[in-house]
Amino acid sequence: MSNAEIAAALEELAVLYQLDGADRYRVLAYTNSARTIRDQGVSVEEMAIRGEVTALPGVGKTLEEKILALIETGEIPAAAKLKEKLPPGLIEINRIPGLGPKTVRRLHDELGVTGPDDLRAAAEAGRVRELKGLGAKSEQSILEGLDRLAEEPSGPSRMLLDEVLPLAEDLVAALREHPSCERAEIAGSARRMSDTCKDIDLIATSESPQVLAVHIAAYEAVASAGKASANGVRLETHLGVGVDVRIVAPDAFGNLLQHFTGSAAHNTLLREVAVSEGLHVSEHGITDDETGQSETFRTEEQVYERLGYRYIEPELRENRGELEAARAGELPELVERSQVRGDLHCHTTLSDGQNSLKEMAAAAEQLGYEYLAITDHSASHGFGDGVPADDLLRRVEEIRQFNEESEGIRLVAGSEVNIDRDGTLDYDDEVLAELDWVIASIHTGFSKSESAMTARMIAAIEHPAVDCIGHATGRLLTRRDPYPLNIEAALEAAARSNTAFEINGSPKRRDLSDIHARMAKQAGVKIVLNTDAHRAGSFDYMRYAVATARRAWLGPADILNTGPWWK
DNA sequence: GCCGTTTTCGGCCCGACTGTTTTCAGTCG
Repeated sequence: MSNAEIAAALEELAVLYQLDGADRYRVLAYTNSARTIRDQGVSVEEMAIRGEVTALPGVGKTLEEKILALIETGEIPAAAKLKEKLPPGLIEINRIPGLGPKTVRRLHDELGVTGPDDLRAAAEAGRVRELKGLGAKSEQSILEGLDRLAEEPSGPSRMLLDEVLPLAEDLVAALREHPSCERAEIAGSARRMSDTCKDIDLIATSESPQVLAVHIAAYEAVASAGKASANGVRLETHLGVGVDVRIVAPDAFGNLLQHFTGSAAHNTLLREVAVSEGLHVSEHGITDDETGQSETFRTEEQVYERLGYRYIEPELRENRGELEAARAGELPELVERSQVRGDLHCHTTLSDGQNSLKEMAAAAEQLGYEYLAITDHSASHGFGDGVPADDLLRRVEEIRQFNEESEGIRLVAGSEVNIDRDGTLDYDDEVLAELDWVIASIHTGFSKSESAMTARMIAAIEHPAVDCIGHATGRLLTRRDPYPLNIEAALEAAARSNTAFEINGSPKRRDLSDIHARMAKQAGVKIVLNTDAHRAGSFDYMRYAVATARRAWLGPADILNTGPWWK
């Protein structure tokens, strides 16, 4: 059972408890533990079987028992019991914005609602407004929520970072161009460079906040806007992305930026620790219990300093030990994009790329790179894009020729070689011996068992010709789950045989993930930051590879292509 | 339900907005 499945079961139980009217801290305990479990790079199932799951923060005896029952029987007895009492349709209508557990429970108890269909009937018959505290507006918004639920049964999907970042940057520029805007920045998950975003958070400072809110609400990308107030405004863009704009006075910019950059888990722990030290933190300032005085700060550095921390880079703010490290002065030096000296994974028209060898080389040189590996797909790639061994060897010659004639960038002759179902590679060893750089990747047979996939991966890792493993888990963000793989065993093999792993910077992949890349560092495996560019413009994906590396606490010393070409 | 240099009980982060009421509960981020 995967960590995601265990986490989903605990989240479901949290919702059921909430609908049942349980103490909110009990509910919080389940949602927090679900997040912790989802964040683990290693199998929580195996931890639980070994009796080690209570070592995770927020997981105690009771949760251990429930997790073990889930693993053994496929369900948690407490959840099964609650489901008998509470119709499953209630969980569904709880997802309607504005309908929380308390209201859902009353709709059930007082109107006999069991799911979306009865709720629609009740709302259309005007019976919802008969409930105390609900009126015509609530009834209308419930009907609208039901329509959206019917359109998107699984809820609004998260968007890839590269889908929201350009929009966020446009909106920040639009804020900055207004004369009343003093400062504006991207906050939220986009600033933390998360894999995906639910919406965009922007913050700004202004002496006339309401004027600025009205200005941004009229921007061309905005489809509709809520009420523009002195605190900001909520926008919906034509791309369907929600945007929260928050505005404060200039002297509290640091507090606001810190607050809205998050993550929720980072801020919660930050505030809890502060309370234990007599300080209360909010977006408006830091209040001292003793004096009752509130302080505001213009920069985030000052906010963290006041609370006793070194400055924490946004990419680290996920409650993964960064606060403790910042107290102890043990935060890592993080890699920066300017330190990357070459890209070691790209495709040309020889396989499925859109630009020629020379075009790719020119684009990489333009970026200031010292070297670029050309790694077209191998013989059995399929889609008519495979490269037979003879074509590859001619390409190697072409690259040698290029390097002799070129004063600038050095091209590295490589290939992205398929790992077949049995763990063998699809070029002969003599062909591979002609190459300077071999990436091995899995592109087929994703549905095998974990042990089979792991054995296959380790066979490739141990192949003497292989330098690096490409997009190791095969995940496609928001579209395809990673195939089953024992990443710990793979990393251990890689450390032994001195094989690198890439962080694939394609915003669809970000693979290794931040969590796995951090495990790789701890296992002593070297990382390569790559783009897997299929056209020259995609070399910019390096920003996402760098972002994942930073989220994994990696510094330049952990990454091979921050140095000169070494082979 | 978890947790502990206030440790086995009694706490557990903070504020804005909405819709409904005239002071607030529920929801959300």
